[in-house]
Amino acid sequence: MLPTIRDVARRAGVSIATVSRVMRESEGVRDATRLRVLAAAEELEYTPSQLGRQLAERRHAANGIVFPDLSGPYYAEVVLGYEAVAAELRRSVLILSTHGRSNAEAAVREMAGRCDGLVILGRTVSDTVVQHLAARGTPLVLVARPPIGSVDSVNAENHASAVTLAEHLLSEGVRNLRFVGDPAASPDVAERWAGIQAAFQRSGSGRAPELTTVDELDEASGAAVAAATLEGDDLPDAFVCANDELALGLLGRLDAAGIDVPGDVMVTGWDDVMAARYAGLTTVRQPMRELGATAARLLDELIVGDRTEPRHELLPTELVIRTSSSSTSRKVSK
Amino acid sequence: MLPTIRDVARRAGVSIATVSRVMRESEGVRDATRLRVLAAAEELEYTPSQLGRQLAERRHAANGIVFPDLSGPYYAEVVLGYEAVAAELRRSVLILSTHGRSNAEAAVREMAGRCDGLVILGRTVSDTVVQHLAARGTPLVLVARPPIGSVDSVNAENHASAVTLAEHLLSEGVRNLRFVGDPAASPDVAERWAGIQAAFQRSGSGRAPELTTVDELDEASGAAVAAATLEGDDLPDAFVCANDELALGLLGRLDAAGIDVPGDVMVTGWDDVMAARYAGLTTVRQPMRELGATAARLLDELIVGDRTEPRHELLPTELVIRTSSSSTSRKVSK
DNA sequence: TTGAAAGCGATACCAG
DNA sequence: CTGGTATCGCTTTCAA
Repeated sequence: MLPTIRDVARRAGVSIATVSRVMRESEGVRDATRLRVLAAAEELEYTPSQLGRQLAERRHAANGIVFPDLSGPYYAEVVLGYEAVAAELRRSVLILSTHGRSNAEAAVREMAGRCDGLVILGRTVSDTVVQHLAARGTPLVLVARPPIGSVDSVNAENHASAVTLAEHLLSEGVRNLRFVGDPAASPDVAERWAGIQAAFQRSGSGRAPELTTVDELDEASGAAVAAATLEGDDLPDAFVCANDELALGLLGRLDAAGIDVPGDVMVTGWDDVMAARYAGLTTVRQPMRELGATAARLLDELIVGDRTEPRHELLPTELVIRTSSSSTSRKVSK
Repeated sequence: MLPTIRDVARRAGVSIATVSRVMRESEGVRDATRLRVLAAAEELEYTPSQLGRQLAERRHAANGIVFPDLSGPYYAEVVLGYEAVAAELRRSVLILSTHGRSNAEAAVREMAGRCDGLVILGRTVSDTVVQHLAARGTPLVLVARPPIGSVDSVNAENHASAVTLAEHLLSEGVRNLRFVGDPAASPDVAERWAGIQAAFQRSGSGRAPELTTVDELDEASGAAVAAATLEGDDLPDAFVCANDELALGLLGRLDAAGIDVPGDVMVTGWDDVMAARYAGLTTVRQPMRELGATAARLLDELIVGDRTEPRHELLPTELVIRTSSSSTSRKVSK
């Protein structure tokens, strides 16, 4: 059994109140007493129980973060940015991946009971759950998901960069574009798709972009799309993928089939993950770490109570042009 | 204020003991009573406080995982594999990154006070801390770190795959090899370096491998090594890097300088991260997810108390030969 | 089947 | 300065 505050008190010949004062480094304890207590604590290797402390203080000193999956580089980076700031603010971090979990809602509720507040990434739980939590007074920050009610949110710019990307492709001679991804599955993807369409429409040139829906935004899906397209033999001028992993999968499959990129078809992604650089993939860079870090700061403000009116942050993105869509590489900030 | 067990009890006209029984779905409550309690809980939107529950049960139902950094793909994958299994076992997951934190030890101790057990990745904390925690009875599993005392451990095979890699390079005509990485900073790296040296020595051919030490195993360091080497104009036959990120950074810099890989020099990495495929990098694949998943299972056995004698798992790796070291790609299992 | 009451391990107020 | 004690929200005997 681990020693408790009572063991230390007995050993030091003081009351538990005094031990508590010493352990919390609060004022008003005579030096001699403090030393006796510290010595006793040392001898017993005493560490205050976080549980007892948390219950008495009615706070967890921990925040949660909910994400769909950590497998792609995207969420891992966001979580990392989050953790870094949370640690700075002296809060523990609980993580929860909802990927493929049927009982995600229950798990999130459970988690809410262990934290002072949580960050929710993307479409991991329903709006209903978010509203429930908010109504219960749980401090909440949404990331990569449009605001719900007056819940804080942090998002990366999507529409404008999609327009910029589309304009770049138009200027490269693309007239016939195919978007790959599922706008219904993610708000981010929906905005990107909308931006692409808007740009094409506005330009007046080119056909209306087509949409190819996929279930997962991973390499396998990208490869499958490439395979299906090759089968049908109806290559568009460009594939605009909802994220880099899709694009990389597509690229790999096209390459295997001997298709020339960007000669026969251009390919673009989204996120600018590490592999994109090595694949020469044109993409839109998102400040992934910053998304997490910003969310952590907003959440802390809510928990500490510094702020009551909601905030909605929109972080800038950057078009990174590489060889998959052009012969000359460059960057376009947005 | 959130409703407590007492509020529900009052509303349902029963004692808190009965409410507790109902909430824990324990036997021995008449159906009529159960329904009254559930109705009351529903109306008040009552959720049992995890804190109260945990204190009374003296368990956290949460595990921790400590890693240096989540930025590279390696640790992110391990954490993901860990989280997946932990969730299955109905345990929350606390994460802690020690990267660049001066007070890592304190943070780890703090974390230990919030969990029923801990997984420690790599060289994040000193042996002393590990032994302290173990002595205090904290269930512990070490990953990517050699066993300490009778603490459980999970590692990927390193030595044999390093030998296989070296033999592959020897067969490709490499006689003059340079290893890039810091054996002192990581047990894994030390084993790889040792395996490379052993293979060269045993073969009798080639010069003794050289060692180039770097501070961080990231792309920037790899690029720096390439730059320095180009400056000195003493290209070896092959660079064997301690991980893929180093190798990728090196590759990029060599490419920019117009050096032909594998013609002028071969390059290999370790881990098989996603970008390695797109860069055509020869590497050793590690079962990253499996490392985390295995650790989660071992830790659970310790916590539940199913097992007392320590276990040490060694997971297999696989050499993946790509264009950076050969004209023909293939895999060699190990 | 139900309730009263004793913890679990801390914090914090109120006296002295 | 220090100690006694109520309290935090729950679980778990022990009786009734």
